[in-house]
Amino acid sequence: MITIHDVAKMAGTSTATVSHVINGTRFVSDELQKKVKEAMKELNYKPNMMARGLKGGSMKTIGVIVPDCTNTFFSEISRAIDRCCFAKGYNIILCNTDNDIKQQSSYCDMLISKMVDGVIMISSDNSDDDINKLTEASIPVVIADRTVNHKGVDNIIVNNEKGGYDATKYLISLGYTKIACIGGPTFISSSNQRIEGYRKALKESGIEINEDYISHGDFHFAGGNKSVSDYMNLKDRPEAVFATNDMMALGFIDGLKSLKMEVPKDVSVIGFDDVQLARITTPKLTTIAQPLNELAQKATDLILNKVEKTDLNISQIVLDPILVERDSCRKK
Amino acid sequence: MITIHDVAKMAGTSTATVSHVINGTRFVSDELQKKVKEAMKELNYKPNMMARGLKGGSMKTIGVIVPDCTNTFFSEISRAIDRCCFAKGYNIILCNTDNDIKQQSSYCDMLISKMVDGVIMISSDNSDDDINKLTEASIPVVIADRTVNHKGVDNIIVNNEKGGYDATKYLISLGYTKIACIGGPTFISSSNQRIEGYRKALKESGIEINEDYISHGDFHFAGGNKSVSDYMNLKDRPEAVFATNDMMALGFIDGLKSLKMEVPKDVSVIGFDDVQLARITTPKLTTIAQPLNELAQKATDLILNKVEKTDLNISQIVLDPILVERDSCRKK
DNA sequence: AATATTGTGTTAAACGTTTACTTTTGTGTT
DNA sequence: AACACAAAAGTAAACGTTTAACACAATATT
Repeated sequence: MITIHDVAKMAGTSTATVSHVINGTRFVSDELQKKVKEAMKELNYKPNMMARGLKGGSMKTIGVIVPDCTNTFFSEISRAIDRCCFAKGYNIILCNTDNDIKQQSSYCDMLISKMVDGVIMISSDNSDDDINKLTEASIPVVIADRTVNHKGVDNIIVNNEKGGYDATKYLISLGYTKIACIGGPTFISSSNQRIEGYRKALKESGIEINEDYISHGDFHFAGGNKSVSDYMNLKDRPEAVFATNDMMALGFIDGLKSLKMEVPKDVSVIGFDDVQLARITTPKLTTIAQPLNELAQKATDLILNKVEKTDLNISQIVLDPILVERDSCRKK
Repeated sequence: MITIHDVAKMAGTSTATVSHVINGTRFVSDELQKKVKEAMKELNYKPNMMARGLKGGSMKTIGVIVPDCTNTFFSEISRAIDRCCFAKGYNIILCNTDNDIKQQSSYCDMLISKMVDGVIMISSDNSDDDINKLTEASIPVVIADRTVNHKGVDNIIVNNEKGGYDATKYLISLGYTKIACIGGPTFISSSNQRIEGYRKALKESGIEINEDYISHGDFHFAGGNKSVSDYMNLKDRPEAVFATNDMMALGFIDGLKSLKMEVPKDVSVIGFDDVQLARITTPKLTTIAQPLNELAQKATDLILNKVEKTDLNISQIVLDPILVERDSCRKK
């Protein structure tokens, strides 16, 4: 292994000077600079990040905690975060928690042990235990996509309530009044907020809220699929459905198909997320798009600002989602 | 930050003893063991992996290089690898190369700098430059999913040629003789091998190979979609299509739909990969399944065996893909 | 002319572990 | 009682960086 000592020796100078050349932390004469750079190239020297990190520097690594990167929504976020990090010389350690608090906590311990520079977290835990653990180890944290009970930490989410509201209003504008809502797991804040928006829109339009119309799935294709039977058994069956995420919307549509029901002819369905899949299936899914790239970009900016101490203020950013009209809804 | 010194002081012993307690590398009396463990708990001590790594130990981190984790196939592999690594106390650094050699090389440099314990690589480079870089830095490498021109390195792939052969034979068994093939980018070995299998099956069944039937897409939905127009313009239009991956198959089916062509009524389509999506779309896609979990599991085993030096032999594993019959093909 | 300042480099200590080497204590053998 | 040997634990050097403290000219200021 080639070390900074080897470079120093070859360039006929000290390790300090080599270090300063590498980091631009002090003036070094042109002549010496050249010698050092030549030696580095000649020896194919690569700084050892561990040593650098140990000495109080940075390993240039960001922890990214998601529930499951197999879910397109999260894979797209991870991808965008990696892109932003790579551009600034950072790598990401990807952690899949399966929405399991135990696993999430365990991953946090590992990230602390590895002294990552910062953590972007889509938390599966409503409590702030993990956040506290990280900040106590003086690792900056950015909470993305989901809210958590914690004040002192950067936070970037999309306005889920507005999204739910817009989705429902859209359905109402199409002429529907009997509108069902398929929520996600009750412990996921974003799902609950979307349902809030749904309620608000109905109330505002003077439509009475039928609690039977509100069900809860698992945020996966399977959950949407399963909820079809509940839906079919409903007394006064709704003609439009707001699913709080795309995967459930698609599962629901698929379940409908096997019962020979057609979307949007028999039921209008709107989703939430605008996952890549939404553009692919038949019918193409009308949905509320989350500004994914913006979310990832801003989350990365926030964390790197903290890491590099360029901006230590705490930001609470909320992004607005956007209605994307495709083929799964039509006028009543 | 709590260090091993703090623990030693609180337990009234030396750092050496604490280290031995942690790693089980030397006998320590029960009494002392207890004191040390209590001190660790009391102080909430977490070993600093950087220091450990610097001293010649391991950071317990594996680099995972994929073209793009947004592609379900790769996200499923990354997920499975993370699961296996986590179970053994390792984390993964995820790297997305976009099939770009430059980026891949750059990621490798970073991984070397960070002295990861090993690298699992789905390489976008047919040359072995990156592999050599890594092995010269004495980082073990496992090549997964795609082959690369390099002997001295672990390799785990699925039998792509057999997969292509099986897909084509299946179509033939359904009564088709005019069978098109949508290949992937020509620089991706797995695609070429699948096409080889296609050729072999035709030849074996005495069906003449029509080169016009073989086209090349980009391995994405869009590419499959685009290839529809070429297909429609074919003189003697095939009644069955083998797409060398699922995303192109789905794109192709979607393109067909907008021309009011039905699958499998008008055309039978078979894919390759068995991406989650394949079970979801209508029609559900008949495809050649890659044994993803097995691939990930074995790849992780291989790399960890090298890292922990339990098995230094070089393995060349080839897994057999499996035909999954669903709804996108039917008898002629 | 004596002193302060600036410009360029070097030396060596630190970061938190692991581990080869050393020390201390206890036990058994002559 | 003297010695050998084993068992248990401690000391300190090393890993590859960064950086505070220092050194030494050369120049500027009094």
